[in-house]
Amino acid sequence: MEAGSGYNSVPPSTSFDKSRVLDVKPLRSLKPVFPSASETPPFVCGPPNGPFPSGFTPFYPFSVPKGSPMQMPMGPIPTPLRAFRSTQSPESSRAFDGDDGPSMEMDGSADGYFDGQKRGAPLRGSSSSQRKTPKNRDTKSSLSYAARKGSGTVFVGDISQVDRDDGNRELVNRVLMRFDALRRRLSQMEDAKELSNGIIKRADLKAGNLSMSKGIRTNMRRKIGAVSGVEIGDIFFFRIELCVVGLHAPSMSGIDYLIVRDALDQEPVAVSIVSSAEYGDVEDGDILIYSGQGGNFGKKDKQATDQKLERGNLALERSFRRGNEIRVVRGIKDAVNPSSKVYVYDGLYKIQESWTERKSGCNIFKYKFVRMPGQPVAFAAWKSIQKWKEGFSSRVGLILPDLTSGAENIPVSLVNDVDGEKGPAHFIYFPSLKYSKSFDLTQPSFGCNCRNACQPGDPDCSCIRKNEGDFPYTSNGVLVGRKPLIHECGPTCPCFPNCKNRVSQSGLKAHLEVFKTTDRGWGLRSWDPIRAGTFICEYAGEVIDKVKGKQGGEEVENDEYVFDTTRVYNSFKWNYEPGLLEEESSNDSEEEYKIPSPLVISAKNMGNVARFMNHSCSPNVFWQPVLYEHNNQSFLHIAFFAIRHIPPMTELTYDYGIARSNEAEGNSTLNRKKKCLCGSSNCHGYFG
DNA sequence: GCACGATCAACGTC
DNA sequence: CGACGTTGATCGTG
Repeated sequence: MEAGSGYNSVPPSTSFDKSRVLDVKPLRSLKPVFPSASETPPFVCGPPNGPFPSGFTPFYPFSVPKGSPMQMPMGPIPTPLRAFRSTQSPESSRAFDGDDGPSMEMDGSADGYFDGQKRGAPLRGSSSSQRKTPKNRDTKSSLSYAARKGSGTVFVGDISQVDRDDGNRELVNRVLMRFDALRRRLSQMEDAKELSNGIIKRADLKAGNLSMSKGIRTNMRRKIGAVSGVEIGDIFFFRIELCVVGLHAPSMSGIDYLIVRDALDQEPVAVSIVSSAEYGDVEDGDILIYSGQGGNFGKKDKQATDQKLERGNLALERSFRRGNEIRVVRGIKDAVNPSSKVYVYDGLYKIQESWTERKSGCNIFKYKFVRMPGQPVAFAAWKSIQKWKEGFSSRVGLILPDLTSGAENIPVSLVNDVDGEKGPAHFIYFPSLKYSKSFDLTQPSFGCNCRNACQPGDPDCSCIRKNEGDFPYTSNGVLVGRKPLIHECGPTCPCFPNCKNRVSQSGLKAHLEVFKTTDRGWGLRSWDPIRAGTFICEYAGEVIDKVKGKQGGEEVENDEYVFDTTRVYNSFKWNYEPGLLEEESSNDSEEEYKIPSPLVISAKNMGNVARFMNHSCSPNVFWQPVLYEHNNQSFLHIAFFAIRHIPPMTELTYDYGIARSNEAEGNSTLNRKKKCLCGSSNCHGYFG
């Protein structure tokens, strides 16, 4: 290991005056540099000679030739990949995401397209899973599940049989959240080797098995075409996740099919495929050349044979003849975590050609898949992002390649492709907390004695003991569960800077961009996919002293860039359900989390990317107090983690909460609150 | 109904 | 980092 490799190092102390370096020049000052904006939609203000390399030294693009915006031969307009809503069921519309701002134009055509498909779908599948389905269902009663009454993100109560058969957006998200909470807990137990009866390898399969057997699943009714509640652009990190939401049933096989019975005949028809470029599948935009299954290709001690026209291969052949739609999931190597794979649902395709080729002297089947028109971009957007990163093309509307001026270990782009505004108001980029004077937390500060890296399950590590014996993160740095407080190792711990218990100190993990929204000012989103539980950033800024809060009260109230732990937040459930594992009953209730100590942070004058995150009543990010000591005192930090998997270019949002004074005074101060534009179905209408 | 086998997995380890 | 071995789940088939 490279000790002290910059990547995972502890953030600079406040005494090291990096802030001078980090002083982002007033972004407003960019305004005179550019020609005054016209109303015309996005034009490029990237550098004249293409994009910046990744290690690029930040400067302002003064040399942009006026009046000659570069027109990029770009493919898709970058829109949130989640923006698409399927219309299979009325519940599915925007149940979760309030992050589909600038892509409304997609919805209309897509809706029409799928409505047509729905009506036109001629085939009825049959499978064993349908046998248990009662024929007459009381849809009225069973469609209203407990969660709908409460706040949308709560996942209490079981999933009814009807909901298991056919999903919707909210259900799909709920199933995925419960699955992943379980998987993270199993990973944690495996890391600590604390499970007595056998080791849990493959926590994903174990969690998948539990989910499936306990009925935490949906879309069991298998069908041709779109799956209710799964939207184009949705991402997954395990094959088994495709199973629990009913997108693709086989846990390993790449071809899913069902048997369609006509009057006398029956034949297999393909419903979905999973492609992985490593298997020689040719992937290019809306075309996919897919290889058949079987033949023992790529297997070591097996002789390659001709592929046979049976099972999946036969199903694909029949689907080619029938011309039915097939769901396509693209497996992509994860750039952030190269050992794992990301699966992107890329919508519906049809097979246009089928032929055989010779490989190693044997026949293999090939199928040419063509994407149905009118669907929002998904995989194609990934390819665009890849080109931005590699420097082959420039992000449309790029204003700055790195607005942090190098303060973060990964650049943060500043982008506006909706209007002429050249940047947010002036602020100083500072990646952590700044205390005006020393703050006391009652906890004495002491570190652990671990030498290299703290080991999960080590009873001697005091940092782990402070976390009630559980290592808070899995081995790949994903947060296992919410807690009132998470204790990370600090500067005086002798363990290495890349100790796994320093997740929130190790800087940004994903390439983020600050972008102009259509109606909510500036927002934050990511070029990289983010898996649930991933640390995104902390809330940086100046810590406001509560004592002088009275005099500074007015100031804070008018400060739009303030984070305040004492606000009222919607409770939500994110952790695993202890009942699913045969453990001692846990009294860990996420409902009543107490804030360990009040913390108010203002990012008005200085702050990091977190100050750009907008509010949503159905957020995809939550905050979590984290403690680590510093200069022999314990300091509280606010770390943001992903609630669920977040596809690239989806806006990151969290719950701003409601100020207590507002709450107490009731309606009289409603006008002090801000009208909420999150657009989610359970939007409260206002916040602040 | 039950067991079995084929299958474009995900890890850890070497 | 890539090949290999281990563990492993699902659904259709027999």
